[in-house]
Amino acid sequence: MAVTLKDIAKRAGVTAATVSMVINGKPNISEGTRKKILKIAKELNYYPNVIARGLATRKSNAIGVIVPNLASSFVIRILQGIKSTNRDVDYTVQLFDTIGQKENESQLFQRLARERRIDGVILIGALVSDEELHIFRDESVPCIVVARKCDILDSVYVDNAGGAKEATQYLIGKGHEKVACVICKKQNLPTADRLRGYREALELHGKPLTEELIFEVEDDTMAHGNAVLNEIKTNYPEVTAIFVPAGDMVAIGIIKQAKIMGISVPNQLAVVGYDDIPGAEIIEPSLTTVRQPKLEMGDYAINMIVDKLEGRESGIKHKELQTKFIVREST
Amino acid sequence: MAVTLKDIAKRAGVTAATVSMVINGKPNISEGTRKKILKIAKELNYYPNVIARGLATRKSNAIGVIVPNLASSFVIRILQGIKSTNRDVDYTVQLFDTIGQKENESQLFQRLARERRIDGVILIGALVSDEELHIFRDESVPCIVVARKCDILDSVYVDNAGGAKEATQYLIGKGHEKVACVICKKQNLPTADRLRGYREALELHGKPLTEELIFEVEDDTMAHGNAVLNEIKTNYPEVTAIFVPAGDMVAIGIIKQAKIMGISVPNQLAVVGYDDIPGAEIIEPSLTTVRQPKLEMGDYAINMIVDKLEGRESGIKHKELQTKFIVREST
DNA sequence: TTGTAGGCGTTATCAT
DNA sequence: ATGATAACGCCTACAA
Repeated sequence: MAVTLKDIAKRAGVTAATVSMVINGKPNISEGTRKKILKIAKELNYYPNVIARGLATRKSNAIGVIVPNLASSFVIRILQGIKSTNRDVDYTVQLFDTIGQKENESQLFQRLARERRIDGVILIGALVSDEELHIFRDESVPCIVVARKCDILDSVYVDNAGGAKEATQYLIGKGHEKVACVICKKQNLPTADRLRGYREALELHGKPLTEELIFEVEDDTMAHGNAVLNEIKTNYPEVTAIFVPAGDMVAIGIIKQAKIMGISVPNQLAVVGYDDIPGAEIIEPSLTTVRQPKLEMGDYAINMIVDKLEGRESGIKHKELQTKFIVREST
Repeated sequence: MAVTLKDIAKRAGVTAATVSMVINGKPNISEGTRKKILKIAKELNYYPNVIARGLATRKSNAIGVIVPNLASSFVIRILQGIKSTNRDVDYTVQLFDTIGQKENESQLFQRLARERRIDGVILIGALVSDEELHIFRDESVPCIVVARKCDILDSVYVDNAGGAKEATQYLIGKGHEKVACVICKKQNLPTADRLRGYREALELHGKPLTEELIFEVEDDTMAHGNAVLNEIKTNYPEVTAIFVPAGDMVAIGIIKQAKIMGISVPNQLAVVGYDDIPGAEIIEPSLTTVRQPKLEMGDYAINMIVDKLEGRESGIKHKELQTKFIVREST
């Protein structure tokens, strides 16, 4: 049987209340009993039952991390950031994903908000509507939204427009007249921001945006990259640079396809990706790309949520992080 | 304030006990009250307080997943397997990592075993000694060890010796006389198994193992791959094939370095990796490798632990999964 | 400084 | 079929 406060109390000849106070480091305990109790606790190898404690304090000391998809390296990196910072923190991380679930997102949010299983949540993902997020505000569950600006909840995100702008300007600066842009349908919000940055950069250089040079792919995969380069080159052979906010895997697919088509990268075609995944260094030529500060986002998120939970109003409501433009061989 | 059983009870003119029984689908409730209570519960948007329930039932309905390192794609894939199967299951996943923690592994295990926070644990990682695992048996916390055979606890793992043997035989079958082997110091147990498979394959073909052809690297990184090829080629230029149980990143590093050194892969040098990471398809030539069934391991692990927790003694104590040899361009 | 008593929201065992 | 009542293990006033 597990050892409880009572067991210690009995041995020490005191009451469970006293033991509780000692365990929790409360003041006004005589040095004698404190030491005695601590000693016995150690002997008995006592650990508090966190469930019982949670019921009494109405705090679970757990935070829920909701991710859209564990298969995404982007998400994983953020999770890493959360966990590694979380080391200094006494909150347990519970993992939930919203893909292919039997319950939909709203139901999950609802449940998490009401079951009292967690004290707060970190929500990764751009694919959730403000409306669905309302539940956390309504139930006053502390929440940090990651990777997307959010009007009704605190959030930490990257300056996607800025990142895209920098990349595009770089390409234009290299003398490219026709810079195509490949976006991904799936991610709605960041795509819009990146597209905006692309447009701004063009306009800055007196080049109006040409709708025809914007291509859409279904998903961030190599295969889609292969296909889209075909499409681009057959229809617009004059394109000499491609900016790929859709993601690095698409960019890698483009580079591979270029080789097959006998197009030399970067000489005849410059390619810039988005994300900086591990593969960006593997492909040859290695991929110039817009790196997102994923670890940092996770780090901010966990710190922000903990601050909230501990009542430290860090004051930070929104944190915008900057991307970093990584120049490699593909440009 | 959160709505509780009592609130429903009051409204329905019954006792909390009755409501509890209805919520939990217990028998012997009149259809009338059942319906009434369910209706009220829905109106009030009632969700049970899982903490209170946990205290009463002495079950948290959570399982802890202990990972060595979230940065490892190997670990992540297993985690994915766990989570995706977990969808059909009413257990919450709590994530713990054992790297760079303020408490060491034994302390973590101890705490998890005694805090009653989780009902069972899935432990990923080959780097833990049997001794440290004893705590779970001693405290009778259901536990599944993943990616390593374990004598004192149930486990699911891959046939590393078999995978290595197949890979080595393949190389020998291709006519390679001198097959070097690059292992990684860090992972102890699987390394030994893979090395055994390598040796068995050699002996099967009447080639005794040459200690000099076994090379060690510190870590599974490209840089170590670069370095080790240098080492191999300067000391043993007669080597025409390298089997790299150390991992795909090392193998990729070797391929890259080969290009720099003007060695053609696979013509002058065949390379076989281990793991099948995403980058294996990106590198050119793409990497022949030994794929581990990571998702499957996660899948088995979660099923096994749930079976245990539900009292279904699935009978499975140990599950050995087979690797799959993936032939690509590097051989 | 310590003990007493009540409560946190459920479940479970009796009665009725 | 339902109601009392007592756990579950801990925390927190308040009293002593």
